[in-house]
Amino acid sequence: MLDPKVLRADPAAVAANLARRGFEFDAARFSAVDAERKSLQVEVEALRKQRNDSAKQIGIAKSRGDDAAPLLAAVKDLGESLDAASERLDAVQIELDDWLAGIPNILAADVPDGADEAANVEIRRWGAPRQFDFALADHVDVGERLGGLHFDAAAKISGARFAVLRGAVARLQRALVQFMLDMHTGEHGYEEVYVPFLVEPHALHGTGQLPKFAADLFRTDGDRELYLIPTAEVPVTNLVRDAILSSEDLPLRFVAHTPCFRSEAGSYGRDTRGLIRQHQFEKVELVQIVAPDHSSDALEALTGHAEAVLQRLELPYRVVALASGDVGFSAAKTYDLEVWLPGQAAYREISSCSNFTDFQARRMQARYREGGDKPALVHTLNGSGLAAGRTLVALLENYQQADGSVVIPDGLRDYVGGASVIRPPVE
RNA sequence: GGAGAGAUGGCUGAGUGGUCGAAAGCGCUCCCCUGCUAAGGGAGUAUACGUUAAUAGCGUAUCGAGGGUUCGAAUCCCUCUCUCUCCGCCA
Repeated sequence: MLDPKVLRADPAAVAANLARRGFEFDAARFSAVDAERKSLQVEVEALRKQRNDSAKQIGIAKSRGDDAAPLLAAVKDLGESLDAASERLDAVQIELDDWLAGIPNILAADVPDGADEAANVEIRRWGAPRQFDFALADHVDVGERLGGLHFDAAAKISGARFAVLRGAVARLQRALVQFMLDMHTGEHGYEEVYVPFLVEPHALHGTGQLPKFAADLFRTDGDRELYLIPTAEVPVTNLVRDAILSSEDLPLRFVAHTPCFRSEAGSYGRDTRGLIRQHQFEKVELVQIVAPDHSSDALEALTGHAEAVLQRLELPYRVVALASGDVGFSAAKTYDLEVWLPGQAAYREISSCSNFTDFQARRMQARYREGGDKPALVHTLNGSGLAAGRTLVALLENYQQADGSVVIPDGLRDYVGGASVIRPPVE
């Protein structure tokens, strides 16, 4: 949610910024609706004051034993006009709120212009793609040869876009999760949290998935309106909902491992092979709650924390700054980490790190207080550190050997019982 | 799943229809006093929105949430949520 004060102060500037996303903000309509809201609010408050004053007079009269009848007669019709006015105010307020809830965040000044991901700007690369002297396989073939990846089994149980992992491959994914959690808690100063995987709509509204993106979510079918989390961002960021933190508590750094559930509506036909795009996947998520003037630096740091995982795993990757048309609804700025996948001969997204400035904080009413100052909104950030399923894909592809085995990178061996390689079962 | 109790400001806790945004205590801030990390005295101490140059005044709203009754609701009625206790069940 954008700051209504900013919208009022300079609607044209907001419109210009949002136009970079390809979002059309009707500044004139905003000014008109907001002006209507204002005049109705003034009217309602004046009527309420009149009513309050009268009620007070009646109370005083009655306590003195005076006749209150004339006073009562005087306010006879007040209720009706007040009801009518508040009804109109409520309607306008709801119209305004619904509209504001669907407006994306203001982009940071340094977000590159461009309509879509083709305009994303590469910031840096790390590592060099390995040269293979044999016919390389993609992660599906590598995983199936290892006996660790079963899409047919998953289809029998749950249909398309699910996977069953077995044996050493299942363990490898678990090892990746532990490894990432240990890095972030031990080296990067994050506190591990365990959170619900089912959340109520207000939590999704707080982080921006609702009301606009309901189609991307799985909703449970029960008396309670609950959704499967599409990312740990939702429950973890909402930890500070309705809170007034002390500035001494900031920054808060949380890391959580959760499964993520995405309906992938609208992505039929994309990445249908393999683990890249699933309805369910494991992810380690980094979340930071910071003071506003630190969020820009915090995004760089958080991105670095995610990069550190790829570096420790010795996986080549690049960092791209998302173009204005590709930045998500709630974010002001986003870096994607793209890992090299030999099977696709391409860099593919494995982490997305964003600064949401005060956009989510305003929706959640997450604030902090500096000394005796008035409470101010915090800034929120998050990033994958990393998506475990896609990291598994990257390992299988980058570390495959001619004989079908997969080498475990040094940094990960302690997490798989010291194993240095996963081999296919003997026929 | 069954039965009961409760939800008030940073905390404890009064308040069952009328100057209640809310007593008192604690905590916190400032000032005074005090020859020494004590005691005492005084003042202040919620949030949002509107108005405004103003984080000064003034107005409106908020006593778990939503609705209702009333000229007037923290107080009465209805619905919901959450917390606690006991029983049952379960990991």
